[in-house]
Amino acid sequence: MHSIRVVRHASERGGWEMALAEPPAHLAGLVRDYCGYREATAAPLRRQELPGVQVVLILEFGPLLKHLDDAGRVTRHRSGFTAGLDERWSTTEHDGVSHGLQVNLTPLGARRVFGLPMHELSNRVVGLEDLWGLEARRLVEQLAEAPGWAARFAHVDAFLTRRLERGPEVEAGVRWAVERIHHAGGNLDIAALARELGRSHKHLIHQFHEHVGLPPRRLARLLRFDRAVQRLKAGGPVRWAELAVELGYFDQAHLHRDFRQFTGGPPSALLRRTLPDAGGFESGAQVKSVQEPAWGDGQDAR
DNA sequence: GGCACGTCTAGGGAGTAACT
DNA sequence: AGTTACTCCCTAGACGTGCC
Repeated sequence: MHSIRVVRHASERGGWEMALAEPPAHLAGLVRDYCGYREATAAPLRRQELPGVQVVLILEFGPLLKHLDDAGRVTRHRSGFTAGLDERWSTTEHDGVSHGLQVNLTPLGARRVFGLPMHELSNRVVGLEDLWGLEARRLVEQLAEAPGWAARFAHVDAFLTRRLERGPEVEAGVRWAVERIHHAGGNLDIAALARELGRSHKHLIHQFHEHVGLPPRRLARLLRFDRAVQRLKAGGPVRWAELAVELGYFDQAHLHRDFRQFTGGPPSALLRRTLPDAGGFESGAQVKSVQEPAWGDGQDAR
């Protein structure tokens, strides 16, 4: 049984509910977390999705989200989609109603769940039915019919467990290297890492393409940016120069450069925006921990 | 899989302008 | 004066690729 934290918010512009849960112990390290969501707004809503160090799996049982890439191309994927590690921001949009479940996988977890070389998913969005066919559609139908978030999370647990049993093992050296990069917060010497592992840097890069989707230096950079975003989401006073040093940037100019590349604007612009996240800056949200959310199926938000 | 080498890019650093 | 946003240049290291 998952411990579920439900966050709700309502205003004249609409309302949303998010159900957040950790994965069970046997999926820890492969799945970061689950986030069930339901949103109803008076007008279409567009949202910027920032790059991060997780592989996102979106299971949709409401109207399909539009996904817009940085060239403005629009795609919709029946049953949902997955996005591998991405070094650019993207945009999602719904017409006023959105209902689904997001699974945040670690790159190594995604490698096992999808059974694909991860470079085939990096910097891309791929429809789940293109990857899993009818299996994806059946899962989403099950989720739509389930009586609440707890039941949905249980379905997803079971599905992912089956996929993991069939999926390829991740090479132990790569797992070790990824953990080292995480522990160092992205601040470490990749050549030294390869030496410690007793491999050539060429071999290490090749394995990272296979199991992670990006070379180690890029993963480290993305991880550092991700920490910066988490730091902004946590709130509190921000001094850019101090934050840059805290995160291992040489100075504020380099923090600024990463934000430009990953978000399209300076860090102050991100701070001003409402981040679309439970831990974000949306004011007035109510939080409570429950086994089953009160906003059950078949009932509208309002 | 390892070595060597060329290319590319991020890091390090300096500086300027705008704003408070 | 201090902070933030932004640009530029040089260098070291990361990465890609051909060859063995």
